[in-house]
Amino acid sequence: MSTKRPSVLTLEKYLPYRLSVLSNRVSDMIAKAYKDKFALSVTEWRIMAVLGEYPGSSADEISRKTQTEKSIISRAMQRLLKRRLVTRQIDSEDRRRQRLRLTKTGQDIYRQVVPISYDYEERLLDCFTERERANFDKLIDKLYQHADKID
Amino acid sequence: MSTKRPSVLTLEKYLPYRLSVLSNRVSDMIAKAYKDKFALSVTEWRIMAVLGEYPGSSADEISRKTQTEKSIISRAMQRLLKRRLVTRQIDSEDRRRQRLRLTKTGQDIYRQVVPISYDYEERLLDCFTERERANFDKLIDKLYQHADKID
DNA sequence: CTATAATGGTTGGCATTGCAACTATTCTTA
DNA sequence: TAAGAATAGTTGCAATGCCAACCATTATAG
Repeated sequence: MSTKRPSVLTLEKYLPYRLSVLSNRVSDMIAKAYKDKFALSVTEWRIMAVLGEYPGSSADEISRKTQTEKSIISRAMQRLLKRRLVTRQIDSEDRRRQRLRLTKTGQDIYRQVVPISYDYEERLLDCFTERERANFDKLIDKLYQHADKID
Repeated sequence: MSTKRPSVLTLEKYLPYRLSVLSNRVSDMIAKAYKDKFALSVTEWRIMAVLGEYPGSSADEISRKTQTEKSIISRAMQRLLKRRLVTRQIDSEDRRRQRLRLTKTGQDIYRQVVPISYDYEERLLDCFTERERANFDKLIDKLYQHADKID
């Protein structure tokens, strides 16, 4: 096993860098679509996505599910509450916790955004064959798991 | 070709989301290493990486190579100049442009950071076989190219 | 040539982020 | 059951990012 270690680092060939640029590109593209049509930030949309799947989640659960700082969730949530896309109700079992739900309007928007999101994913992945797609998925997952364990 | 379109979106299965979380995880991990040892931000390090490979680049070239807003480059550059990791000299051919170079100290740090960066890349990728690694590389590139063309 | 456009780079303002401190409530345990 | 730890959520502050406006210089076109 030859351990070649160049003394120069070329960003374009450096995986973490490429991952970052790719991810930003993709996020920006999709974020723009949400923003233009529904005035939703990525965080706001992610919150709605969690609530669409798990109504009654707490902010903390959303924070963990979206891997997002709880302060960021808190502020994004305030915007969603102000726009009445989400309601909150204090959990009677544990009065620290709030149970959050999409309102009727929130659900309407949710139902509109979901197919748009899938469209983007589809358009993004249509450069892959089915095989490549499955492969990519698997590799991303593997890396995803692994990256957690490094520290 | 069955076009199944679920009416619910699960973030953990949504590729743009997973890409984003993975990328953040990786970036944060590496950023922390630069920051702790050399007090360099990601942007600052990227600038140095470009200058290590292409001494005499202009801020604009760096901006394009790193895919980073020029205002961000400008401010990060100011920090590097203040710390004397980089020098600038006005291009005599075109007096709008500045030719930027790593100083001796800048080169020292550069030479220390490069192997650390490769270590992280290595550690990240050691969950892959050689085959998977090459494959992942290819797929990322393909997607990278493709994502550009969508808009 | 001169007026206008384009380019390289900086700056100001505003929103977003990340961290830590803080409040309120619940859990633990002695 | 009282004291301290843990947890849910909010807020303040400093740092960062993003956009647009701006200055200086160079290129272009009439």
